[in-house]
Amino acid sequence: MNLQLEISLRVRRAIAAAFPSAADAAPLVVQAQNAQFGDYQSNAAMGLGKRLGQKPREVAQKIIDQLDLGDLLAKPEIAGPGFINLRLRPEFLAQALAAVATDDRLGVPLAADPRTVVVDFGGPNTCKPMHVGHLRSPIIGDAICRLLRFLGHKVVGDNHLGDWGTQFGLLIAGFRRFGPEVPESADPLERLVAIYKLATALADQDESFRAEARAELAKLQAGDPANLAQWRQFSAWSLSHFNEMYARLGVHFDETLGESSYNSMLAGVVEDLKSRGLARPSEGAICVFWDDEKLPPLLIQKSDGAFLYATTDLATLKYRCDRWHPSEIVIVTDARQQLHFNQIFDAARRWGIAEDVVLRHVFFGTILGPDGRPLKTRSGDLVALKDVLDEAENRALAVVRDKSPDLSSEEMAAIARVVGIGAIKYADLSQNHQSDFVFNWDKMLALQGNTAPYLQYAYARIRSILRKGNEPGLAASAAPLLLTEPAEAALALKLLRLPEAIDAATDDFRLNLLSNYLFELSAVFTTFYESCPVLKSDPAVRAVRLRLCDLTARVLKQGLDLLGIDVVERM
RNA sequence: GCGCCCGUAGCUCAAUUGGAUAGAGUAUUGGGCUUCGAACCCAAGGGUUGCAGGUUCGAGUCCUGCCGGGCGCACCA
Repeated sequence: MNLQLEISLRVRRAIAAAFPSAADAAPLVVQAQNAQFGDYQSNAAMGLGKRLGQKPREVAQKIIDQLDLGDLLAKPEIAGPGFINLRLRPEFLAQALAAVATDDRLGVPLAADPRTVVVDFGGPNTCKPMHVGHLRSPIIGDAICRLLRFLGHKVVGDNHLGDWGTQFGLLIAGFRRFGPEVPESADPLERLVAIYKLATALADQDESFRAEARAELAKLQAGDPANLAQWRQFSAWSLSHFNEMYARLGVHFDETLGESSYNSMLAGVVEDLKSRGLARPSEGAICVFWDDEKLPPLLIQKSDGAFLYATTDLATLKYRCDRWHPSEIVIVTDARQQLHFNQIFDAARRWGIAEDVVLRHVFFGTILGPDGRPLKTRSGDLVALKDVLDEAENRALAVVRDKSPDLSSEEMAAIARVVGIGAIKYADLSQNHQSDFVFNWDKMLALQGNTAPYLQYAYARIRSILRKGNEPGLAASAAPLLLTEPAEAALALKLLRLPEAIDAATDDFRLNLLSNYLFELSAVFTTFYESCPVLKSDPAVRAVRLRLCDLTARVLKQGLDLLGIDVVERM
């Protein structure tokens, strides 16, 4: 149960009963910022007082008079200008906790209205190794998919590969010219990149080679079998690299429909938009116009007849609507594409292909180095993704060696993978995705403070306790859990707020709200851990505390899993 | 020139979308392991929320104008 929602409903009913003319007023129930004000508070009375011309504190009293406290709430208090302070009854806490402890979903309800959501994330360009700029989309997109799935929605995660474009003429011509002289290696993609560099260098100074590349591009676009086969080979090499990276990141896609998948639709898209009067010729090209100049023109066909990525994106939206009939399409890309997707979404709505479909652009900021500039190597290239992941794991491994020298080297390596990758993901997901992400190796992998390792460490410590205190039927009993210590009550309340954290994180895909919750849960737990001995306490108390430990571990594990972060039993 | 985003503690970020005394981490300082894992905990200091107005019971949040930064804006994706 989402407590905030439940209390909101009750306050809403109380307002309707007390003030029928203002039954639509928002209950404005939020978690109390300060424990001295209780567990929740309603801020409705102030605005209502103004609206009704009554004193806010009297309005608050009338709401309270109508409020169904049930077994949920203790007697409310009015404070300040008209805040209604609400406190959960200890008996309710004990009973609710016992109920959650026997629930596989840890109290998180399934969505009442399961929807189909297409999530577009990933999207690296083929024929190039992934780099640090490809990190955020899969991390954020995969977490969004996991959240939606957990809530019972049908999710289609799609990797919209950049697998089509003018560079393929140069790649095919270059591969024929330089292939024989560049030795085969274990990594065919690496070899392809080397060849591409030679080809671009030659094209810079050789007009006939440029013409050759243009001819190969034209043949490819016309469906020449040999060039198509070559192109497929390039894609296969690229995908094998991508899949390796996604596997290390623990990221999953349901579909991999690259830009090339939509080629056959493009001419039809332009024709359709023209016939509906949305697009028209301009300076030899075809553009979608906004006659009210709300948005700048959107070019969908070049004067040479070629289509652009706006055309592909419109075709992609149409395909997704036709195939999956989603209620929502979410596209996860960097923030620079905001204008582009404003145009695409608005054009799609006017086009009429996405009626009743919520179109959302979830955008993220640039990854910057500690100097505030994009992360680059000494030679000026963006840092390879593989190197980022290696570095994270190596640094984590050094810490594991230092802290837990008794573990086997296999265990150390496995832990380093989980901790290193988790550190990167958590660093990203624990802040607002819209802002730039300052990528500081030392801070992220310092493995202390508000980081994945802190949460993973809390989990490992709990598991250690549970191993030692292993008792049969730990989670089986639904008996209320009597909480006497403040630290126990604080932990219990935090545990009951998982549904609120998940709902908040899902509403606007603000994953940092779930991260923050998990960090706060860990902090509340470690405070409990310091002040409340578990294994050494009296049997009755011990049983309650073991259940608190067990539940905390399960919530941490589940919450981190929703963020795509693993846990380990020892670290 | 037009548009979007941003400016919060030394640094990196929050602030439940208009609520009470702006909070965390980090760094600094002091304290805590013969007791369930110290990758931890407890405490302290650190703020004119870029500046100036405005809206109202109440503004980091909303409106206006400046200052500073980032990113976009027709034949790349």
